[in-house]
Order: sequence, then structure tokens, then C-alpha cells
Amino acid sequence: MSYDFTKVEKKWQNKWYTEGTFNAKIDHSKEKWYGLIEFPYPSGQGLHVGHPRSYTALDIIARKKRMEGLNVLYPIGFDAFGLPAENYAIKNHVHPKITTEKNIAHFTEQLKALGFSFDWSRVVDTTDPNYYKWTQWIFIQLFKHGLAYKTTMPINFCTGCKVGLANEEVVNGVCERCGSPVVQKEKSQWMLKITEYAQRLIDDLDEVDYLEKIKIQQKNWIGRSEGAEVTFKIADSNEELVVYTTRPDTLFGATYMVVAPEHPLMKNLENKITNMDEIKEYQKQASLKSDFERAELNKEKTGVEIKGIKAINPLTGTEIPVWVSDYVLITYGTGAIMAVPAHDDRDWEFAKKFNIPIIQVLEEVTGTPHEGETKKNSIVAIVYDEKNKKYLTINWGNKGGRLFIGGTIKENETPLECAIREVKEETGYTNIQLVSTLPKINHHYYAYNKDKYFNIESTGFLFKLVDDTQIKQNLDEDEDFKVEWVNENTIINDIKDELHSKTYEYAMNPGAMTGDGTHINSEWLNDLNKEDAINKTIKYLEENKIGTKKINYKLRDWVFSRQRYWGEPIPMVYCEECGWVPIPEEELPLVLPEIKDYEPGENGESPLSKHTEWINTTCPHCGKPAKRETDTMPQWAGSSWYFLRYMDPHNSDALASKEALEYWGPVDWYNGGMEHTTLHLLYSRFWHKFLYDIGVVPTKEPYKKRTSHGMILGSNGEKMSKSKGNVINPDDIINEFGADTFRVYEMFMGPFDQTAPWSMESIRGCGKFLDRVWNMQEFLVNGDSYSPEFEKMMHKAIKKVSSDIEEMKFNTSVATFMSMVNEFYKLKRINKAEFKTFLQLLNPFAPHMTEELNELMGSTKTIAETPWPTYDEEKTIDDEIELPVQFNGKLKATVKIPMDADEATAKEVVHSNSTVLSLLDGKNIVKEIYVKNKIYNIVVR
RNA sequence: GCAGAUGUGGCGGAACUGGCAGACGCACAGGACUUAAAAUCCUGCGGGACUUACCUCCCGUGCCGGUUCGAUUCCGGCCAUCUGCACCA
Repeated sequence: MSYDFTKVEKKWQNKWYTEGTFNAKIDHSKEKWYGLIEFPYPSGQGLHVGHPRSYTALDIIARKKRMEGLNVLYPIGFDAFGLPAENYAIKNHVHPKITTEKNIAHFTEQLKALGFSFDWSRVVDTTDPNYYKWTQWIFIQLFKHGLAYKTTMPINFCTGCKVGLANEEVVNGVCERCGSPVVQKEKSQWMLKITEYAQRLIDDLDEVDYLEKIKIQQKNWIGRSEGAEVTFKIADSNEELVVYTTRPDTLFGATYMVVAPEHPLMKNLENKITNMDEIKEYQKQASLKSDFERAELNKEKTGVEIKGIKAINPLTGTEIPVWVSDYVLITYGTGAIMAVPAHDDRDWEFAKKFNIPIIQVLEEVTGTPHEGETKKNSIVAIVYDEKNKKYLTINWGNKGGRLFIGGTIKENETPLECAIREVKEETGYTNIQLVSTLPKINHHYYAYNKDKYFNIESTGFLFKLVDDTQIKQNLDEDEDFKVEWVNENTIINDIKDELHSKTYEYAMNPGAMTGDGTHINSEWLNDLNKEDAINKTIKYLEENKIGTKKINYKLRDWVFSRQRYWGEPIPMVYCEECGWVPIPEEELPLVLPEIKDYEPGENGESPLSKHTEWINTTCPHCGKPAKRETDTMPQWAGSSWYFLRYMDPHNSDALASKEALEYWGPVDWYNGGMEHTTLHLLYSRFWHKFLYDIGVVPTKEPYKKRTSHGMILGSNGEKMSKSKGNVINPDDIINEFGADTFRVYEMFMGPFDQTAPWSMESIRGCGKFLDRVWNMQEFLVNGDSYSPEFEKMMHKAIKKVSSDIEEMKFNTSVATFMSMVNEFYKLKRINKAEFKTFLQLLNPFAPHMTEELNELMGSTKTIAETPWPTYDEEKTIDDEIELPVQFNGKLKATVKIPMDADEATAKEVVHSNSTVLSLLDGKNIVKEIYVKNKIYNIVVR
């Protein structure tokens, strides 16, 4: 009798749905467990095969938790506001509400066909006024607490369509739809002060169980840095330029300053600046670029010197030039920097391009310091022969190995003169040309020939050989070496001296020295390391009132306005007298008006801006005529708190009752994609913390645990997309293989948190496995307890599957099931006790078939009603193990010994093994290593 | 450019905390069943050398090096691919 999944799956799905099997109710006598998956955006394409990966994973966990006796909440809903519905509406003149309803119905059907144990009585829909009433309510609370404010922020503006665009709609600087250039246009927008919560969003990560990579990514995104704000005076004016720096210790090396193109300094000093036209042109060019373009890779640095003004280095009093360049961003720090080209890569690049002086203030330390060192200044010269691709070295043989040319600087001699002289004296080459001067290195060493310890400051030089003109060497008596030209590999292998190899490294990778070291050229900071110098500088700045210690975050406030129709209306009214006033809470929800033209308004306004009858209202505060806000909220708004609504979805008096929030909160386990780590996850943590602060929710953090799933790729290993023609439709898979096979395959395809390509061949294998499970009925025999042949396997399997599910190692669980089935087939026998346990373990993965088989076995209870199987640790342990025996770490034999055998027993068995004895013949045993139950290694000579 | 991730047979992958590399599945090959095919069941399956065969030996977890009795696993340096990005001072 072959298995008809169509009938069986429908049967159980109907039962679950009509009986509300998985509907959750508050029950204070039971421990709760709240599992959450990211609710889908109901797109017109229908469900993606990626959705079920996450949903199945948490469904498995939820089903297991129920069997373990927990009161489980596993809800589903729809994040239904968004761009695609609106764009579809513009194109086809269908109201987004209609398409959204249709799409939700389609999604619901698809999700039900996969047999997820969702509580279908709690479905939420972010576009439902009864839902977004509370999204608006939260916004008003944010406004009342000073966390929502208006400011001017640039939007992407299409010069063709004359509308604002989302980042996603801008492709290579042009509009996705019409191809016209996109420019940045200033617009007054609502902002949420997420930055106020930056520190707490970092600190409270210690309290939650998120995957480490998620915590790291959130911390990097928030980007806390400690540094200082330093005030630079502008010469001959009252203007000051405040910069933020994380490296105040390098202040002596600041040789110029840079301000962002949007910085007010230029306007303020307009009458002093002599090249204002040039600067205005540069500002205009910069305004055409989006932030993304400015960040584009390998971009050549651009900039213009602001002529007519100079800044004064507050430590040295030196006048330094001020530049404007778009590599400095107005949104970070103070929008201005002090540039230290010797110790910052970007500044270094800029200074090289515009020939600005580079002053080294920190030098790397090599070698080991020793008491009684003699100080000297010296050079290391690297000479490169481009024609033959060889480097000039001197080979001391066993008296010091291979080195470049080195030497001590004499009095009245510059380092460069010294280098040229040394090359001539030691090798005879006279026609060389300087390529670059390398950063100085502070080196400690011991000279054998002089029996002395030295501490030298060495300047490196890279020369190229012009021609091979060579005179006679002029050597000291103790200089006994060979002059040799060698290739790169020889340099890397032979040059062991730290100073010389470091010099070579600098020569090969020109750039700023950003590491730690010891300060030079820095007056009272000299000889200090980075950390001490930073502290000392900050202290000095504060004492002299020219700067302060400052913590900065990369995190920016959240731009909360969208010039779109299909979003939650922002419940604010503008009154000439009273300013921005929220609408009274009893008037919520502020319903999105039904309109027919969803085309954006002119000049980047929202479509709502054309509806004067809706816009015109009265001020809730003073009663005079006033206007509504026409921008709507971003899609992130509805998803920032939906997990709270699930706890009490039909409540009309509050976003959820206190009882529900206290019982179900916080979410015990939230799984979702890595792509939501920095936006959605951070936004919802921010809202939750705010709601905690105003006493609405009882916990600081919304999610106890967060994990993530990997993307499912097309069978060609690329991201699924219509244009690539590699999209897999879940409906086809369900029709051909059934939901159980689909679920098992998605769990088997690879490690849950990594990307995996789809394979039609592999899914067939999972179908075959389930058929084999079904066919085990043919050799099912009676039995109330595990048979001796399978007892150990059963206990091991319960242990393995139980822990695998908790660790989301679903692929190895499925492998365990497959191995078990293979074992049952070997004996062509399984008894009822074994079958029952097997079905219970497999049930969360393949709920339909296992319930059916369980029923066919004559069970009176469904598997969902039975407790999760338990195991006996004792019975998972083997009595005897195969111990590998190695010789010098290479496997040569295995011996059977009892589990947990002591060393003497193991030794006896190993030494009576014939292979071991023959291998020991004529050898000396140096050492024997025994690791209990793992290995026996004999080291022989 | 920065950050994060990944790299193991023909393919997807397994290997607990440094201890027998390749579990499980796919593909492939052979066999059983069948008039035949499909389905099903059984067996084999990293590469190479040697061999009638049993065996045995060598190589092998992206590359180079290190630590160790022993490294897919730890350390240093590279390379490649993927993903994200806000040049973060």
C-alpha cells in the first residue's frame, strides 16, 4: 500500500485548524514558551522556499516543547505595508488594500498546506486599522517623550519622475524606473532618536542569548568609539573648527584639516575665502552623489583647498591648511577632521594625492629592549633592480645572515645622504634613485661583533637601480660579506632580522602606520605608547580647555518619514500657532484615506499631499485651522512591536493586556535572517526599551534568544530570482512531494545557519526515506518495550535528536532517522514500542505521516498529545569500544577494549595485538600516550 | 576599502572539547525481483601505487608555515568565493 500524502496531509491540517489544536491560552499552572519567526511580507509572488526553512525549524522546536509539557505560543501574521503593493497599484490601478487582501489569502493557504503548528486565531496584519492604531499610539508616546522630532534630511530625488525614491529604487545613481539621474534633495522629515538608546542597546546584549555573530554585527553597527573633540582656531578670525578624533595622541602630526562639503564653516567665512567659486562647484558635485556612491570602492579621493584661511594646531601653534572633501561625512562626528596622514590610511592617500606634508609621530618598536643600550640613528636601504626583478643584499653567511644595506648616520649627514653613501661603500653601486622614504622604526638589538646592545632609530629607503655602474667597495676591516642580487622569495625566506624584514614590509605596502609604537616628534608625548599618549593628551586638552573626552557612535537617528501612500499615517498635525501637535489618542486610529491616485506628489511629496480635504483639519490644541502630516511611516514601524500584539491580538483598549504581556513576554526564541540584524532587530529592541521605560512592557529586552537561518539559493548556487529563472515554487514542491518531504528536505539540506543550494535530486531522497518509514508497517510486530537488538540505538537516538533540535542541528537529526530506518530494514523488524518512539521523534519534522501511522497502529492519543520520549543515559553507553592505535600519530591498528578502561588494561591489550608487536619489532618506544576512550599513540624511533 | 561569513570526495554535507577524515543523503556502478521497465530490496563507491587475490603502502579537509605524540579543529601569514556597508576620523 503506497502512501497518499495528499489525503493524509489535508486530513490532519483540517483537524488541527478546525479543532484549534495549537491555539494558545494563558494557563498560569504551566510554564510558557513563546517561539517567533519573522512574519512575511505578503508579496504577489507568493511564498518563497526560504520562508519554510525558518518556519519549519521553529515549528519543530515548538512541537517538541509542547510534547515536553510547555504552554506554547507560536503565532503568525503579515507585514503588509510596503513598496511593491504601492508600485503595483500605480501600474495597475488596483487599490493596495485589495492586492494585500488577496496576497494574504494566498499566503495563508500556502502556510496551512505546510502543516505549521501556528495559532491561527492570533493572526495580525499591520495594515489593519485595529493594529496600526497602536503603531500610531507608540509614535505619539515617542513624540511626547521627545524621541520624535523633525529635521531636514536629504532624500533621493528622481529628476525625471520628480518623486522621492527609496535607496532600493536607485540603481547606479539613476532611477530604477525612468533612468533619470537621482540627486539628493533636502526635505523636512520625522526622526526617531534611537541614538539616545545606543549605549543601552550595546550593554543589554550581555543579558540576551543571541548568536555571537549577531551581537558582533549589532555592536559594530552601533559603533561606539572613544576619542576626543578638539577645537582648532581659524587664524585671524573668531571662528573655531571642532573635530572629533579617536587618535588625539597623533595631534602633533596633524598637517591639514578636512571639512565635509555640507559643513557651515565655508558659509561663515565666505568673505575671507578667496576661491569660493571653486568650493561652491565642489559642494554642488558632492550633493549629486548619494551616500552610497560616496562610499563606492576604490574611489579616487577628491577635494579642494579652502584658500584664504588657515587653522592653528592647538598644540604646536602651527598654521595648517583646511580642505573640503567628501571623504568626510557631515553625519558622523562633527563633520570635520584633523588629518594625520602618517597614521590614517585615508588621510595618507589624500595627502599623497595633493602633496601635503606627512609627519610621523609614532614609530613601530622591534626587537627586545635591554639595559645599557647605546642609542644611534641609522638607515636601511633597499635597492631594487626593476629589469631583473632582484633586490640588492649583503650576505654575512653564518655571521649574521642576509640583510639589506644598513649603516649608522654620521654627524652633519641626513639619513638620505647616509643611505646613498652606505650603498656606495658597501656594494659599490652609485647610480640609484630614491623611490620612497619609509616610516621610521625603533629597533633594539645586540651586535655580536661589538658585543654591545643598541637602540636605533632607523629610517628606511627604497631605491631603484638606474644602471649597474659600480665602483670598488670601501669596506671596514670587520666587514666580511658577499654582495648578492636576489629575488623576492629569497628575501622572504632569508631575511630574518626584524628591522630589515619590517623595512621590506613597509617598502612593499606603502601607506599609513596605524599600529601601536612609541611617540616621536611630539614634545611631551615622546616615548609614550598609544594608549598612554591618548590619555595624556585628553588630560592636557581638558586642562587647557581646547578639547574634551568624547564618546561617539556610528549609529544615526532613524529617518521615520516616507513620501508614500501605503503606510501608517503619522498622527501629527501642524498648527501655525502651536507647532506640531499629536492628534488626541481617543481619535486613533487615524485611518489611511481611500484614494484613487497613488502617484507620488510633485517635488517628492507624499500622494496624500494632494488630498486637501484630508489634510485640512483643526489644531487639537487651540482649535484653529491646521494641516495633517502627509508623510507615512516606514515598513519597519509595524514590525517593531508585532510580537507584543500576538500576545493579545484582539484587545481594543491597549496594545496588549498587562496579564498577557506578563505571561507571554518576552519572546523565548526568535529566528530570522541575518539581513535583519542591524535594522529590524535594532529598531524593535529600541521600541521595546522605550515601552519598558514608560511602563508598558515588563522586560528590558524583547527577545531572550535570537538565531538565524541561511538563505536558500537556486540549484545553480545563485540567489533565486525571476531573471535568472532559478525560482522554485513551494506549491509545486508540495504537490509533487507533499509537505512532510518538503519539511524534511529543508531541514536535511545543510547546516541551518548557512546558505544552501536547492536540489531536486536530494529532495527525492527525502521522499524515499519517508516511504521507507511508511513501509515499515509491513514488518511491524508487537512489543511493549524495546527489543535487545535496538535498545541501545533507541536510547542514543532520543538523546541525539533531543539535543540536535535544541542546537538547530536538524540535518544530523534527519541523518539519525535515516540510519535508524536502515537498521530496522536490516533485521526486517520493528516492534510497536520502537515504532512509537521513532514516530514521536520524527513527528516535529514530518507531522502528518507520523500522526497517520500512529493512528493506524491503533493509538488512542495523537502524537501531539503524548509526552516527548525520554532516554536512560546508562543505556546509551557502549560496553566495548574500538580503540585506535597510532604509531607516531599515524593510525596502524585498532583494538577492542572495555569502555573507560584504565591505562594498564589498555596497554596490556595493545601490547598483545599482533600488528602492534610486529611494528614494534626492532624499534625503541620513546613514549606512549593513552587518552581514555579516544586513542593509544606509541611514539617510536 | 571596511566588516562578517565560508572553503572537506563527482555533488549536499558529517566529525562532541586537538584523537580512526568522509556519518547520512544524492549521483554513479553492479546484483536480486520482473517477460521487460519503473518502483523496491541488497552491495560497492576520495585519489594513487602494488597485487591473481587477500593484503599492504603513499597522498588527501583552499595555499604556505608554526605549535603538538597527534591538527579539518589551535596560532601566524596568504589566496579564493559569498554577503552586507554608512570612506565613521
